[in-house]
Amino acid sequence: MTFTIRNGNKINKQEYGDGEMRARLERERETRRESIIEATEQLLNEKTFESITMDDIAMRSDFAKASIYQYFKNKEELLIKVFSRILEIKCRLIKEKCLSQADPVQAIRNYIRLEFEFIRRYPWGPRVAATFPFIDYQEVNYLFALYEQKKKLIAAIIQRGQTGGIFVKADLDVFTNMIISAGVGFVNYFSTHMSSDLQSPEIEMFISTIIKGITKGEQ
Amino acid sequence: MTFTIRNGNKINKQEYGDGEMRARLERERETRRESIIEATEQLLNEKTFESITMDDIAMRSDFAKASIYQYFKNKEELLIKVFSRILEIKCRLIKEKCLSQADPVQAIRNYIRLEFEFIRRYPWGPRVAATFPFIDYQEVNYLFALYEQKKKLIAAIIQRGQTGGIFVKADLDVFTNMIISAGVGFVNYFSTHMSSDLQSPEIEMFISTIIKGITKGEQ
Amino acid sequence: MTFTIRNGNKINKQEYGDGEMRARLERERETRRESIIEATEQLLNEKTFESITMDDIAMRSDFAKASIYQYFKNKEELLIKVFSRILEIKCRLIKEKCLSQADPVQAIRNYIRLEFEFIRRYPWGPRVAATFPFIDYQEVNYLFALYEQKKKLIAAIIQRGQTGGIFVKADLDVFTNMIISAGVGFVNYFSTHMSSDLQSPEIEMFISTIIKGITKGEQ
Amino acid sequence: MTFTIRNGNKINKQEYGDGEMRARLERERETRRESIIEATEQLLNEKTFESITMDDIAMRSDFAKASIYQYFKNKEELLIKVFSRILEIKCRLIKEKCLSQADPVQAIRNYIRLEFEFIRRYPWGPRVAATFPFIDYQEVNYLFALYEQKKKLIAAIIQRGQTGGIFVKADLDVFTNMIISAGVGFVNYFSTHMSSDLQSPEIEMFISTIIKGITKGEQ
DNA sequence: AATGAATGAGAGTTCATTCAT
DNA sequence: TATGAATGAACTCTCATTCAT
Repeated sequence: MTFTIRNGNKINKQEYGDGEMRARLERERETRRESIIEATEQLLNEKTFESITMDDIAMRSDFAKASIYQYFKNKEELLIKVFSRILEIKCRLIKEKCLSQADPVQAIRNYIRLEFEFIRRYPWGPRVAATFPFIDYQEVNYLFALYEQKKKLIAAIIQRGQTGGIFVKADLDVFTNMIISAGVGFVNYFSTHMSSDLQSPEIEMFISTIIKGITKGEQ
Repeated sequence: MTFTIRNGNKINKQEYGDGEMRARLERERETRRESIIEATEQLLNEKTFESITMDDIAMRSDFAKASIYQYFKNKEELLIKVFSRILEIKCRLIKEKCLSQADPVQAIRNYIRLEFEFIRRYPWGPRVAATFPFIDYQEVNYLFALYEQKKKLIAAIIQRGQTGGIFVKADLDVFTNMIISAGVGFVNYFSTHMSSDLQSPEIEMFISTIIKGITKGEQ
Repeated sequence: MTFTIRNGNKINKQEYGDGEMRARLERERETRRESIIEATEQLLNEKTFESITMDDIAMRSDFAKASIYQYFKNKEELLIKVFSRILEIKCRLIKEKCLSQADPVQAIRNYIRLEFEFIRRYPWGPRVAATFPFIDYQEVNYLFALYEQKKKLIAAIIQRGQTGGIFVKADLDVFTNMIISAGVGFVNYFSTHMSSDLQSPEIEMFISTIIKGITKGEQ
Repeated sequence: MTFTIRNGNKINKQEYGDGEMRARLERERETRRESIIEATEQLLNEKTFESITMDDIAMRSDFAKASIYQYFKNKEELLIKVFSRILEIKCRLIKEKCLSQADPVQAIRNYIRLEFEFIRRYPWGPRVAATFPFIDYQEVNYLFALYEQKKKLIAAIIQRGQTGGIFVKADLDVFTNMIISAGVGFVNYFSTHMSSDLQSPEIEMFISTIIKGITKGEQ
């Protein structure tokens, strides 16, 4: 199974039947926000968030430095936006590719694979998340909400597996935390320290091990 | 099982028969180096290495800023020293606490627990590792050697388990990579995003899941 | 004979038919560059370039220290700009005031006087030239070219004097080097160690001595 | 004529018949002062005085940095000592090599040659003199006295030449200032900007020009 | 006397942010 | 809205000098 991660938000060009000035301006504004975010994402592939300067972002996004502040309150808010956009996409894809799966085993498989897709698309994710100054900004609440949403989606999958007698019995919350931590943790570490190749045999071995570990009886 | 991580390098007291000035000065100097390293470790609990200033370190270690430069060439050299000291300790402890175990299952359990002990002692480890400028410094070669050493130790444990018919068959290298990534990854992620409590039930569930996944037949 | 040294580069006012924003900004920018250069020149009257700090320059030019870096890459680049501007002016004036003279004796007189004018206007010239880190910057090539140009101008004067049977016979290159070294050297030393008064009798005595020394027969 | 500039002050080793502790200690102290001065002179061949650090001097002279302050009040005092030692030697040599000459023309020749010898031995002289902070230190008075002494020596030579009807008539002070400025100035400039080769034909041409310029009638 | 250690003061430079147009 | 310009605050690192032994 291979996903292609598409940007679900970006509005590039779209015809609108009705000439509503206000809406068009709004849309253009959003487009410019997006291009700044994209520039930032590019730069995050190259260096630390802390070491990226507003000049870098301005240069890459073809805006004047001062203009960036018309779209984002400050550097940190920009980072949060970058991050939450990715989480939104991730949540949507979990719904589409995993929750829709009738078979809980397959759903879990897909979920772990999905995390891999993301790490390939945004390899700087763990690095940036690791150093993110999560506490200081209120927009972060939205980010936390997205984390919770994701957790609920995984929990739903697991519950279905337990109800169906396929997964082992365990406190649902504990089970969910464990699966997410194991999945995301493995993916982060493996791709950072060993290989980001989606075909690496370690990945399949990890998935099998986890599946075997959480299913009742033999697979 | 609980480990207590001791500093394996620090020279606190040493007997010396004769008042050899030179040697005493040398030791005092080392003590001061240590206290700077310790101040840095403390600060790493609180913020990014990049965001820690030499003023911070000076303040915390009760030296004047300029004095730090008598002990470390620059900020990066200081970080490398901090980091490699920890890796040395980790390697030593793996040998002592895991490799010495006759039972492979227990050895693997101990290893994952050990990673937890470290994350509690040095919670900033993953964060710092994630942003470390690994390429630019030659001392880094030593770190890589330590990583390899660690891998060999884990491989030895796994091989014993396979030879003894306890662990599933799989390419040794793949198996080792998988175990390390799963273990370290889970530990990093769980303690960063969820809880660093050693008693969290998720930890036991993770360990059990992995053990069940890699052992033949029923547990 | 008295010269008034005018700044040949500075753009103070310029007519421009149409309100071209871009051009105006460009000009304003240049004006600000000039005022930083001028502040630096002032300070060079008071102390070594090495001992002048960016804070000094900022203070004197009424900019914030950080602003200076919008106009010059660093302290050295600023010095080079200061320096090459002066050399350009000097070359231009030699052409105007000396080469244009029909009488070689008068031309040489004027040249030595000209060096005096410069030393009065930029007394720090020799001092700065003496400590300038000439090797490290590529713009320095331009300076060397100017030095060569000046030498050619003086050589032309001397050759005319030799052809006309007025100056003694001697290798043209040797003669030129001697005249420049004697002239500039005397001027530098005398004004630094004794007096920078243009009316000092030593100056006339020096000029007479040199003229007598290089002319055939009696003057 | 070629001089060899010898260090006239340095006491290296000397046997003393009588065991006067005090005097020996004094001598040893002086020896150490000398070796610091010598280290500084070496370094001045390599870089600006301002850019030479006390660490450099300590390293080169094989003292601990703090020890230097036992011999010199501060960096500037050290420089003044370096300088005045050279001037002392110069004054002595003028006496020996020039003032002793019966022929005033030959004496002037020797003097200019002597300046060349010095510039070869201490090429950094003009550079350092150019940037020296002459005003702030009282030891500088001694330096000025030496300058005056030198001037008197040259004046004596010139006066003899005038009395003997060999040199042109002119105010003695003006004449002396002119000769010193022309001589030292030429030497400084020529050796800095063109060549420090003692055999360069420009040197002989300069000397001849000056001699011709200041002598009555034909040479 | 000699020196290892310590340091206040300051250097040049950078950068997120704001101002003025 | 867009942006060139301006800047305060902070950074790492250096150095002449002093202290304590």
